[in-house]
Amino acid sequence: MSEQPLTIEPDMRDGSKTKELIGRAALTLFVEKGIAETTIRDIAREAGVAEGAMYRHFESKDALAWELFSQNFTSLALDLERLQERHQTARAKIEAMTRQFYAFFDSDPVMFSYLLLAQHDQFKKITPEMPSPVRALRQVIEAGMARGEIPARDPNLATAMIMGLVLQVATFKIYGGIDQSLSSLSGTLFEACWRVLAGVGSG
Amino acid sequence: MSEQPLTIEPDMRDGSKTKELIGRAALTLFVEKGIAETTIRDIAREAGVAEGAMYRHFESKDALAWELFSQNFTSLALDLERLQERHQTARAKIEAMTRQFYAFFDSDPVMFSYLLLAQHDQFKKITPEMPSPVRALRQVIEAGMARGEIPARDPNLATAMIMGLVLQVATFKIYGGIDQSLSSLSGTLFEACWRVLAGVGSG
Amino acid sequence: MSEQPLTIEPDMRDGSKTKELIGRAALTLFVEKGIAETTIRDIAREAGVAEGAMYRHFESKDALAWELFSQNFTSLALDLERLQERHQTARAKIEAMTRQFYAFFDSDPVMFSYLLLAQHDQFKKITPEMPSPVRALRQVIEAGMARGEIPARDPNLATAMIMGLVLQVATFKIYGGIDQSLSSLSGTLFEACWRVLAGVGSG
Amino acid sequence: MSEQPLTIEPDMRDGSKTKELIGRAALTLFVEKGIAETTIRDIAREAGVAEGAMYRHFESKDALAWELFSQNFTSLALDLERLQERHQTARAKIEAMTRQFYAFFDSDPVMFSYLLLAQHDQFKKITPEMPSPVRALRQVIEAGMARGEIPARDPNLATAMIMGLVLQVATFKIYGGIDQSLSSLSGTLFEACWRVLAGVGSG
DNA sequence: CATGAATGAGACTTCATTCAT
DNA sequence: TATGAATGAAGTCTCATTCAT
Repeated sequence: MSEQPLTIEPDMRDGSKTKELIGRAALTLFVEKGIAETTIRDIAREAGVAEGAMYRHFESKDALAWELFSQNFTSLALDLERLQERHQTARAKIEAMTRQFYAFFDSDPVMFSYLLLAQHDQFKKITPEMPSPVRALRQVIEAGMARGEIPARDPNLATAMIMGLVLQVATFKIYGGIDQSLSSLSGTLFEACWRVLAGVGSG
Repeated sequence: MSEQPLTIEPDMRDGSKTKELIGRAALTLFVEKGIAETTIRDIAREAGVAEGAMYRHFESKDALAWELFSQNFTSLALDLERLQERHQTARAKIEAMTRQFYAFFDSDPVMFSYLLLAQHDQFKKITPEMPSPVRALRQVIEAGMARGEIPARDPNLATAMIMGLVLQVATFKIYGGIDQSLSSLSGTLFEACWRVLAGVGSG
Repeated sequence: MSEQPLTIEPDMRDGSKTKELIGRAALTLFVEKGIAETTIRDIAREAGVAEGAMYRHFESKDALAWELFSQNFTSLALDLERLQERHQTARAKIEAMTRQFYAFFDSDPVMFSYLLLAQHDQFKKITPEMPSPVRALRQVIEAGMARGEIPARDPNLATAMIMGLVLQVATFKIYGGIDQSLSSLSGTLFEACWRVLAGVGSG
Repeated sequence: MSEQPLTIEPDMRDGSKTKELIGRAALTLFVEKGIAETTIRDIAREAGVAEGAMYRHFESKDALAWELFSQNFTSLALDLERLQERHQTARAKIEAMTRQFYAFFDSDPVMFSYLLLAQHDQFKKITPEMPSPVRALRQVIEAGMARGEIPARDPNLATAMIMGLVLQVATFKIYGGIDQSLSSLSGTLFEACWRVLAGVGSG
């Protein structure tokens, strides 16, 4: 927070502010009603701008949805990748990643929901070149198996299970089944993850 | 198809072949492209019927999507409920449910995908009165905690973790990350679930 | 004219009739106001159908404009080509073509106007493979020069001049400067054309 | 540029360089893509100015298109009128006008194309009071008929034919069918014109 | 019951024009 | 004067739904 302008002009001829306004309005509505069910008019009204305003900042509604998704998806992935590099053991890496994941959720639940719920429209646009939280996790798990820290098994299966543990709790949080902040559950979740990874046989 | 008649085909108790055709066509396209992105014309073409034919069997596109969802969601929930009644311990109940869940997936992956991916449009229409797989699982877990078979903790959190383990593996299967049938992984998954449930402290 | 239906149903579930209705309405308005200035709503109102009706018969407004242009442009060219084959001398060919040209005008002045006035949108879409009235005329002129019937000169220039004579009179007719039917002027025009072609030197 | 200052540049008697830039940019794009297909943004980009700049110099896009058309249309008409006054016989007048016409074309083909191709948008705005090249020519022809220099016939028809000869060659030049400069063809064209006018009977 | 042309509301998008800076 | 973000009317097109056949 910096000093606030005394009056907020509705038409400030600025641009970047408007883009942010539109992006946040869209995000909120996309999560609330779904992308297809949200109209440009909805977004404009929510953002408090004219219907055509969006098109100065985004190519199209699809481009808006994709920019919202890809930028945050990528940035979360990069955060996780950078984070795990700062730790030695798989255990420490995964613990840190879990904590970071939930910190991200708590800091912007709406954005997290969007990443979580965005389905067809966005997931199929992900290219293999893009950084991905899933890949980050799998690499940590694979390295842990290589080092003997984690019993060897199908790394995809292990990754799926860990992702499931962590994400579904977030999903429950979104749908109202959980009251505490996810950050406060981070330790519990990590323990569960580690128990799944550590005690294994076949897979 | 296994020995158990999982309700996987669009319901056709009225004996209409056309209704079945339309339901299956819609299901396929909904999963492939999303509900909003699938048009009545798409469905008609896929089903090999005229554009107006759907309205003889379903009230509307929304009703079609909802019938597809609710009937199978409910029927899966009832299957799981009935199944757990046939077992005594929480451990046996959960093991059976996991097996059933994955058998359902293997017998009709498209329908399972639909239930899994249907988001805004369908999930918010679920009423508390409707049978639900999640509730079935939570009741089993709660009972297990009451009996001292499972260490006590927040049942919602425990339910979320178990659901996550099971569902995310199915999701990976859908998106191509896993080759084996889920039924063949059922044992492994159950072990992981039980490890998560059994070894606990706080929560 | 055949027997007329006693009542004209506005919604006759027929199709080809509607397509014709829309095409003629569009043609009229395109000539009257220009393509860009004519809206889909204008066309629908003029044709007496709903706004969306056009899209069952034409891909888009552009496709409608192009179909109207190309089909008639091509068919005029083919008429002229077939016609000239039935005559021996360049003189007879050109006389017949002029007469045919003006007969076409008189039989459907609106369509002729459309072909004449359609500019940017349509002319640049003409491919070299398409039959063309201009090319038909040029070939006749070139053959006439080859046979020594017409003094040799730049065939493009000669073609341009003949086209100009014939077309500009049609243009004047459209804009109201000429009262008689063009068919009745066909002989006069042919004489002028022949005078231009015959008495020459350099070019 | 020849010795005669044909008014070919967008008028800038107010001395504004920006106005000239905008006018020329608009002219180029109007000819290239058509008026309706050219946006203010296109013009601004081509002229290297801001989107709103046009409105300092022209009332609207329509006013810009009209100013471009009417000023040059009028000025061409006045040039032709003044020119014919300097000659005695119809023959000499028409020869001079033809030469002038093509000199105008060669000095600014883009502007000429604009005058030639501008259709609906501009032609219907021409008022009878405005000087017009067509009227100038018709008056010369009518006078020539009155003096017995040209055989009597429908002056409109004669005017149409002469206009056609001259204009269609210019059109071919624009569309790439003719290589030489039009000025170099002026003599040939005049001969053709005169042959059409002189050798006549009915009409 | 089936067909598929027609309907028409409403979505996305464009773009001429305005106006605070 | 110049700038260019913002406006909002209007245009093209889509598509769920209806209904004559």
